Amino acid sequence: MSERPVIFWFRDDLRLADNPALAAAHASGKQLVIVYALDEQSKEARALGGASRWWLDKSLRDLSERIAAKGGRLTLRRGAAEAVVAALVSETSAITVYWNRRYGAARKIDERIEKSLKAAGVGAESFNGLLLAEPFNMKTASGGDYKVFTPFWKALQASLVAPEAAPEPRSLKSLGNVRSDEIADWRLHPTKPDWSTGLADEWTPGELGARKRLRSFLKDRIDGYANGRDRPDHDQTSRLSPHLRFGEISPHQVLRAAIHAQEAGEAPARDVQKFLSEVAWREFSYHLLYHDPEMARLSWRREFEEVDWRTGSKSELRAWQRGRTGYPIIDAGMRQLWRTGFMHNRVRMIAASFFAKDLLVHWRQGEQWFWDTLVDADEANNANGWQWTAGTGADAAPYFRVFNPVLQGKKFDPEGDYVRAWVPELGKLPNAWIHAPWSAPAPVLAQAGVTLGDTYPEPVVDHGAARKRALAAYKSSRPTASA
DNA sequence: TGAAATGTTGGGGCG
DNA sequence: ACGCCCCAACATTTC
Repeated sequence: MSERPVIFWFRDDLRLADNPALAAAHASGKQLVIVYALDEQSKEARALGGASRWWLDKSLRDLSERIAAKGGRLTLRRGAAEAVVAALVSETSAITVYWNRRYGAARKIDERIEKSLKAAGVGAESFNGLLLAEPFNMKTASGGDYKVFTPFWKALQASLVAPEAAPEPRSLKSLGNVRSDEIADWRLHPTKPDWSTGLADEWTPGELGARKRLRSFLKDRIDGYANGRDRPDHDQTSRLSPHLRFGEISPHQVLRAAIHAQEAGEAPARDVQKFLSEVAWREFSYHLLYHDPEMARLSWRREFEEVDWRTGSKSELRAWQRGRTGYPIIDAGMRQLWRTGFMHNRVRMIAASFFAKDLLVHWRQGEQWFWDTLVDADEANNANGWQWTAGTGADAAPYFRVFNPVLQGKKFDPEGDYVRAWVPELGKLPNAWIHAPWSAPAPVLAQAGVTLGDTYPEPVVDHGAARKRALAAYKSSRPTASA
């Protein structure tokens, strides 16, 4: 009779390297039950969007192969996490369950599981595998929670220790005869239609794809990042976000590699520091989410729930979703999203501002669309990004800051390359009008083969008028404004 | 990690 | 030469 095994439970940490909970489970010397649970039942678990399901499918298949190559086996189970873990403990007589901690609404699930495990005399060991600094360890001098990014970032930098990477197990010995679902049965990959070809062209989900992306970023694209990151017509962002989202790479791995590149003189300090501050925005988002688990649904500053948000007409919402607003920079971004599961960060801000301000529809509906379509949809980052732009979040843009899609386009896509890449019907329009086709003289439009309202839409709203409408609506929601 | 409205300044045209 | 006006350029304020 073999001794009792331990369970390692994969969640948003789909990697073998620098995985503290996995390393600890492995170090126990016991046989492993390595499980991923697809939880579509727990009330705290938000259903994955389509793009995320596609990514998860690829990442799990890759992970499963990597585990098999080390002699182990990945067990797949579907159901409420609490029930899955309880069943596995019962089936295998496991003595301990290991996992890396979560910080959003799902941590309630983990608390329940930990409690019931301990009540049953089973060990529950949790670790930090997702963040540079866990929210409960970050307090201001006066003992409060950070609400402003810059002091948060300073405190984070002061406290940063890049611990040695948790060792990747050389081999994995799994307990035999543990039933597993077939991943194909989970139907994570889209069918009828399969819209994922644009995603497959763009991405390599999995731990090795993540490391490759990090390496190539630090080698080829970080030089000039501090300014270049704002240019959607350049490809200078790291594109690590989906890999971080699924934990295929850890923020510590990113931190160590970036610092190493800086110290080796391979990357300018200014660019490295700017990049790390973006990683820190992810940390800040988790910090905020931890202290407000409803952040994905309710304005962090609750008074903005009182804004007289419009419902938005079906055609208006559809125009935004599918990139037919008549504002080229927004349409380019929304089409990039639809096709590749990604949108350049600068354009996310412009498109989100247009949704929450110009269309004046509650930001949560825009957040939901991004949730469904982004491969990097992350409960903390997505909510915080939307709330930042909508002006409802912590340390957010002030409500009266309204992006002008024409000016933003001219400033950050001056040659119109980004627009032409995603809105080919405007391809022949000269630079002077590429961001505002409606202002082009009729002969110019004719020459470019553009017929407004036919080959390319008229603007769904007039930005000047929409801006005024938004300012009035936001202003009237502020408690101080009515006095 | 804005933009628009409003205010100020100063050069140049012109009577 | 002088004052007046115009208006671009820049600065400040407001949303």
